[in-house]
Amino acid sequence: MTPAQTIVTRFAPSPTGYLHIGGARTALFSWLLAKSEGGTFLLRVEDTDRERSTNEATDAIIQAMAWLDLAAEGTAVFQSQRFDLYNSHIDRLLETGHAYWCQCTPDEVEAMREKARAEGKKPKYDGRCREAKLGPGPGRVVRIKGPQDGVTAFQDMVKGPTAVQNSELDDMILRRSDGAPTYNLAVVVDDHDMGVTTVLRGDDHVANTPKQILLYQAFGWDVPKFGHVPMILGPDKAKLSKRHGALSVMEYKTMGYLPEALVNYLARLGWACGDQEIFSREELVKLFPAGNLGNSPSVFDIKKLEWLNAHYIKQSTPERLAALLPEYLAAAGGTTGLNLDPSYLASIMPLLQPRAKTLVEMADMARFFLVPTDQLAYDAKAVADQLGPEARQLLADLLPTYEALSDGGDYADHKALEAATQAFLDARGLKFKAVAQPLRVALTGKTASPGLFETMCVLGKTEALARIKRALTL
RNA sequence: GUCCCCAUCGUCUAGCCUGGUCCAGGACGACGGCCUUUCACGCCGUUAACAGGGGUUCAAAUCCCCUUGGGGACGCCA
Repeated sequence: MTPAQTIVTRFAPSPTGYLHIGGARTALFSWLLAKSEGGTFLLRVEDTDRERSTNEATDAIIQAMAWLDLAAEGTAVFQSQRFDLYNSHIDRLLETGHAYWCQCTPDEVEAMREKARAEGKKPKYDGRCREAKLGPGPGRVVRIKGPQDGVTAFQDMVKGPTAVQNSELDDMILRRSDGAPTYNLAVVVDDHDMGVTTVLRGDDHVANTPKQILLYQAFGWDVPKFGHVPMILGPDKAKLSKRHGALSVMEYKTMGYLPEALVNYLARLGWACGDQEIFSREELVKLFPAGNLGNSPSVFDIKKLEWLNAHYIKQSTPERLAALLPEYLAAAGGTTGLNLDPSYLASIMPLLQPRAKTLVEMADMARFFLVPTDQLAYDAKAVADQLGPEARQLLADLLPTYEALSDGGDYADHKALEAATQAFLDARGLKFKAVAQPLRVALTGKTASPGLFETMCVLGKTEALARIKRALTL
């Protein structure tokens, strides 16, 4: 049997800003589509608009895709370097009569649109130069000579059968008056040239698809499969915007989200596979074709992302989290004086993993572990509430018990610490509640913390005792 | 203005194609409870939806039409 053509997908951002959440999702879906069928995923940078494109944006997009682990095959294609290719194809269209020169000025075309609008018709170029048989000249553009009747139809992978009356389309410009090719032309030439078999892109491109199909037909090329994924909305159901705080993928990194959490969240936004919520990358690749791509816009819900992030934090190894944390400590309060020894940090992580929803929170919770005792910040209210005369006396009485325990032995086992404490309390007929909060404040400076004895273990004998003693002096 | 698309709990969605098994399932959130040395985790439970109106049919969340609401596109931007 003849092997089916292997799938080739691509992500084609324009470098006019960072990679936003919607773009990331289309990139992910395209990547998944390719990988799930053993195909190839390509990256193309659509920088034909030299005014708005920047190298910084290109780098930022590539960096964000790397963070999400969406690797593209080979090196990226840059449209700005392929103008000769596009122009030779435009010439070919001119020769075959599928395109023509037009001398109408932007103002004239705008007037045509106004007129059409006033008549309640679709605003479009009226085609007055179609048969003028003009040649090149200053200020002239090249337009496609599109069909004026009939329909252009295609099977959209997510929306189903889609068709547009050709009369709705106007003769779009292929080459600008400055000689530069336009978007739709470049896209078609590139997708064909790169061997793209499947185009998955944002909803905002549906209207371009028939125009591009017309170009494929004019060139006599095979038309790829198209799919248009719905947009992502903000909490107010309006288009996601800056007001919602979070559109750049890398901002999510800054906010302390793990890439696999974002990927999992994005995958489930507009796609579902039964009732499953948690997907490893491997499962995503395997299950993507089996799931449903939704066809209605979805609202970005940060709460659910948080939940997934908490899940993946719990799944992570302490070592990985320990390696990630210094960056967040530095961003919030700095790292001077902190003990950032990797294995020490790693020993803290298991206490924080069940508690933190983001790495930012985690850094905040980790701080008291890392600061030297004499710099530990005690919460004033906590001290006032929990370290009264009685409590201090109790801690002072408890001190010898903890001093008697061996560092590295008993202090490596929180159960031993707990047992010793319980024995001390039993001898005095006290409840555990009597010491819990005072001890916690003494050790951590706060009223909320991980388990007391686990905390003491991580701190170690020297540090733990020093903190209790310091608390007695406050 | 013109064309196109969409519509299930607050949110993400399953179900819709191939009507009955759905007084609509899961998840996040919210609320309540349990656990408990604090904070979390975890566990248990509650809340809450087929946009509205007409059809078709013995039977409609599922099929058709209209209305309403939302979105997108109409560039010498991408």
